[in-house]
Amino acid sequence: MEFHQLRYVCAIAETGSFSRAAERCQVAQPSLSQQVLKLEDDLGAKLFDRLGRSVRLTEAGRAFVPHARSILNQMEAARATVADKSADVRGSVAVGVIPTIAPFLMPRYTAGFAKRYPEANLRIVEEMTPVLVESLRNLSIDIAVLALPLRHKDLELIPLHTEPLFAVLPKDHPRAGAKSLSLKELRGESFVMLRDGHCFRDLSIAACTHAHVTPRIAFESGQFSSLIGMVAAGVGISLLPEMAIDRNPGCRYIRVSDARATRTVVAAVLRGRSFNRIQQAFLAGIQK
Amino acid sequence: MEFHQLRYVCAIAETGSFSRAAERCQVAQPSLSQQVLKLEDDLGAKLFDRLGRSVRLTEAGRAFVPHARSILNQMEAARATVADKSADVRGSVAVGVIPTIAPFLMPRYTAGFAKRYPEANLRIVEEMTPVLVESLRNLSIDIAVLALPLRHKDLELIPLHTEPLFAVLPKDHPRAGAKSLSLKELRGESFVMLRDGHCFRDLSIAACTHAHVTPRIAFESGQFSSLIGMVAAGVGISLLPEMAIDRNPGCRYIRVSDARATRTVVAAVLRGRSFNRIQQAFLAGIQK
DNA sequence: TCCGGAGTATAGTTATCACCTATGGAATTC
DNA sequence: GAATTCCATAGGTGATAACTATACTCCGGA
Repeated sequence: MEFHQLRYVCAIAETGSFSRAAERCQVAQPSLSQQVLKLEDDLGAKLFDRLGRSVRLTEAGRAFVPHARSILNQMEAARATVADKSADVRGSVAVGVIPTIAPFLMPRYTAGFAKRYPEANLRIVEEMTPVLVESLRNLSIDIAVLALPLRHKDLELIPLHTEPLFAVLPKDHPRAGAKSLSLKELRGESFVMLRDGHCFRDLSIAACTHAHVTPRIAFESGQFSSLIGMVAAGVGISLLPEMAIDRNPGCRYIRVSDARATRTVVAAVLRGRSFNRIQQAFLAGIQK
Repeated sequence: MEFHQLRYVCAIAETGSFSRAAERCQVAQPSLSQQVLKLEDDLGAKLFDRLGRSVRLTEAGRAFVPHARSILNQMEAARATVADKSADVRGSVAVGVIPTIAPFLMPRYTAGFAKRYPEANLRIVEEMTPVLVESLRNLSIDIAVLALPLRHKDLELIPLHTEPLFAVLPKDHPRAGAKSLSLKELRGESFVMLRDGHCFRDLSIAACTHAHVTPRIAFESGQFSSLIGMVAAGVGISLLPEMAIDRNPGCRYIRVSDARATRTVVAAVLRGRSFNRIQQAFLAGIQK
C-alpha cells in the first residue's frame, strides 16, 4: 500500500471515473489504472466495479475509502505539526541557572527576550550545578548557565563572560585601601564562604589553594548578601565574583590580581541536541 | 512521505538506534539512513539528533512519531476492513421478489440459506417489477427474482425455472375434464386476472393475444387466491403459473399446450457489480 | 447492425529511486 | 592510541511507477 495509491482511489471515488481522477492527480490514466489494480491485488479485493460507462465502488471499496481519506488527512496533519514545531514563535525554553549567577545576569537576559518573544514560554530553574547538569541530560531543561570548571564530555559549553574576583574586606581592614591585591596577602585571614555545593565555593578554595593559602572558614551561607553582611560585621573576609559586588558601605572591594582568580560563566547545552526557534533565540540573546 | 519511511522512523524511535531499526525492518542500515534523511528533507525538519552513542528524538520528532504510528495503525485497519468485507459470513444480502413468485419460491430459497448462514442478514422485499428494477439500480437491493420478459440492458439475467401455464376452470366447465387445451379454445370466455402492474397479467394477455384471443376481463385482484375463488364461484376463468396451483375443489387445472404459454423465472442483478460472499452464496443457492 | 465516442486495460519503454555493498568519519571504550 | 560502534556517503543495480501507443469494451445513434 502506498500513499499515491490512496490518493488515486480517493480521486476515483470522488470523480466517479479513472480518467477524470488521472487528470486531477496529474498522471496518465494508465498509470492510475495500474496502481489501482496493484492496490486491489495487494488488498485481495476489488475496490471498484468497472462498468462500461462509469465506475462504482464495491462494498469493499466503500469500506476502504474512508480509511484512505483519513490516512491522507493524518499525513497532512503530521506534516503540519512538524512545520509548526520548527516555525513556532510560541515555543518553550527552559533555562537553568546556578544561584550565584541568577540574580545578577538573568534579569538582563530575560528582559529583552520577553519583549522580543512575548508568546514564548520561558521557564527558569535555579539549582546548583550537579542538579542542572542532570536536568540537561534528562531534557527537563534546555540550557544551563553555569560557571567553569565543568568536566562533562556530553555538554557543549559556550563562554559568555569572564570576570575577575574581588576580595571583600571590612572598611577598617589594613588592606582596605589597596587598588588590588594577591591572594597570598590574605594568608591567615578568616573567611566567610558559600555553603558546600556551590561551585563558587569550590572555585574560591581552588584559587586560594593555587596561591598556597588554606582558608580558615569562620561562617558559611547560601547567598552573597549574607557573606557581605558578615564581612561588614568583621566576622572575616570573603571573595566575590565581580557581578556580585553591591557596594555595602561597611566593605571595601579589592580586585584580586592572581591570574587564576577569575570566574567564567558559560551556557551549557547537551552536545548534539537540536533546538527550536525559541531556544535558539534565547541562546543567541545571551551570547551578545 | 512514504509508508516505509514511517515504519523506519517508528522503529528508530522504539529501538533508539538506526542499526537496530534497520535490523528489525530487514533492510541495510544505509538504506534506512537515506530514507530518514529524505523524510526529514521532505518535512523540512530534523526528526532525530544523531549523537555518537545513541539517537534521540528532536522536538519535531516527538511530535511526528505519534502521527506516524497512527497512520500505520490505520493502514492496517483499512486492510483488515477490506479483508473482513470479502470474507465475512455475517454479510448482508437484500433480495427483491415479485408478488406472483414470492409465496411459492421464497420459502424454499430462504430455508436452506438461513440454516447454512445463520449469521447472515437476509432482507426480502416484495414489490412489482419496475420498483425492483429501480431498487437494483440504486443498490437498495442486490438480487431480484423476476419473470421474463425483461428488456433492461443494465441487468444480467440468470434463468432459474421455466414453468407451463395452466387454465383454471370451474369444475362444471365443459372443458374441465380435458388433459390439456390450447388458448384459442378459450376464445369468448370471461377472464379474471391480476391487477394492472403485475407482470403475470401482461404475460397472460400477451399469450392470449399471440393465440388471437382477446380476453374479456370480468374481475381483477392482486393475488392468485382471490382469482381462484372467483373461478370456483363461476365469475370467469383464469390462467395461472404452475407454481400457483392450490387444488381448490371447485376448480380444475388444465395445462395450456401453447408453446409460448410459459413463465420463466430469473434472478436479475446489476450488470458488472460485485458481490460479497453472502450474496454469492444466495445466488448460488437459488440456481441449483 | 455497424460505427463512433468514451472509458479502462494492456504492451512496451524509460527514468526514478530504494536497495545493496563498501567505505568514510566521528565518538567512545579499553 | 587501537579497537569498536555508529551513522553517513558513494556508486552500482534492480524494481517499479511513470510515460506513449494501442487494444478492448460498452453504449448510443444512424
